[in-house]
Amino acid sequence: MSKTWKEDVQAAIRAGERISDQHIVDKVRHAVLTQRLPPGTRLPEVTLGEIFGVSRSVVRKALTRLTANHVIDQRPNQVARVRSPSIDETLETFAARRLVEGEVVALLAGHLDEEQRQALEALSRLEVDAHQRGDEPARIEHSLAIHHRLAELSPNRVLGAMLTDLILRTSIVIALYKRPSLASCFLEGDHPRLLECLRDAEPEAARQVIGDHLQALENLLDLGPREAEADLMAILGQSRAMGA
Amino acid sequence: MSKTWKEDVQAAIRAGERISDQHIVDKVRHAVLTQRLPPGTRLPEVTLGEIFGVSRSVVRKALTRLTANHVIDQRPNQVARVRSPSIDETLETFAARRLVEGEVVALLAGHLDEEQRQALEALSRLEVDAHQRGDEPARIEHSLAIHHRLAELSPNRVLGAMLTDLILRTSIVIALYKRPSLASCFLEGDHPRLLECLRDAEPEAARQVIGDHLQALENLLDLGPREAEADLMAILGQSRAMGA
DNA sequence: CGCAAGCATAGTGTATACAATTTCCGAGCT
DNA sequence: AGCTCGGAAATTGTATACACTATGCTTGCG
Repeated sequence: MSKTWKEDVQAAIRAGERISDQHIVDKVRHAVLTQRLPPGTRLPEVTLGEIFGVSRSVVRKALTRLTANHVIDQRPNQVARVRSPSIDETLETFAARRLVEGEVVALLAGHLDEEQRQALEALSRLEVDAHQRGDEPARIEHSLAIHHRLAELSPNRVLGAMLTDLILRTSIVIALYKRPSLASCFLEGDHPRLLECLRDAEPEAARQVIGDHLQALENLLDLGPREAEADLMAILGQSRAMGA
Repeated sequence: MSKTWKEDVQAAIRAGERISDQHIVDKVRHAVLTQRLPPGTRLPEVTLGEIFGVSRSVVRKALTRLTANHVIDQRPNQVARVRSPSIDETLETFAARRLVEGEVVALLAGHLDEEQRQALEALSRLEVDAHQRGDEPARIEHSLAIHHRLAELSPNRVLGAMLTDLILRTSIVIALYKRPSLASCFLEGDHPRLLECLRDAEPEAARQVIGDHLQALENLLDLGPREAEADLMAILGQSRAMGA
């Protein structure tokens, strides 16, 4: 079961695709997003090189960029691993995204042309359709596409780029901490409501809607118990400088 | 005049410092900040390698990271150059920083312990001192240190990291677009006022003060005329695909 | 049976060689 | 003079070799 994504990639190579560090970054990012590369997965340079048919030089560049993108963890002399953000970081990432995405949609309200608005509404309809026919992966894909598009459309491109990053990071932690019980984290009507605010040029309403949307998403996660880790630290960490 | 920073670096190497990509990143970043490496400066890999006494492998990693940090521009098969953000991007960077730094100080208001507060006030006094004795470089250094410290102290470390990035980027464009006429862009009393708000636990006042501070800073820049570039494009660019 | 030391394996860090590409300059033509 | 067409120099892209570090397993001892 763990070999499938490798086969995908190698098929693409056989098909004659140009391979560069950008492709590796994209593939790994997407595989992480879709949970085909779960957090903690080892990413040895030679292995990646064999998979993509390139040498370690190219892989190394890709890994460096993935590290900058907060997708993987790279520590000296150790294998790169898919990042697994802590619960604290998850909360902070969501808070940051609420701030940034709220500002972006506020800036966007009333500043979309007809074509852009209709493209967004089409995506929203695709999302609803996918949900109604129970195709959760497709629904997630379309939902992500909406937010991603908002980031692209941001009049402030600096904020837009930051939002792109935050969308990726929140997606990763959603996949990580999603309650197994919950089949879907589809929040009925949120996206259509947002698009209404954008159409009607109501920046503060748009900010509110996206804020509530993200808060609701966060509330669907299983972020309760800190588990043993923190307790161990509290119990055993009486004197700080004893080990080394 | 262009050799001085190289000598600095080589002296450091002779002194036995460990060189790694992190050191190169730091050195280049600092040199860009202090305008010893003005925007547009070429950064060939072999040259940097000779300067720092390492091979291109290490330099390349550093350059990749600097690209991710928006400090340099790297385009395929071309020499890396110090980035020179456009006026539009400058405006957008400032807007992004107002948003993020405003949130950070709002979160920080009333949540600083005595030690942290006094450290910030000490920095603020150093800034005033430097200004009064006319030492502008030192004043900038201390001012930067205050903002940088705020980013470090941010309870939300995701926002803190984003703020660190934005401080660097705004500093670069300040250096780029500073009106030559203005000797100093010291905004009397802004920092002490901010620290008061933090001490008195007034988040919204703190957000307001930092927002005004950054707006005032932005207003000191020379961002008016778009110069000939845009005009040339408008006048000569009648048909897009003629050159190549 | 548990445990620690040591060796084999796996993996990263760095330097270097060679290929491919761009850039710059000069010669030659109009 | 101006313009274009080489061609050499400079520079990046990629692969590979070797050294160093970490990891894991096995062996030997208590």
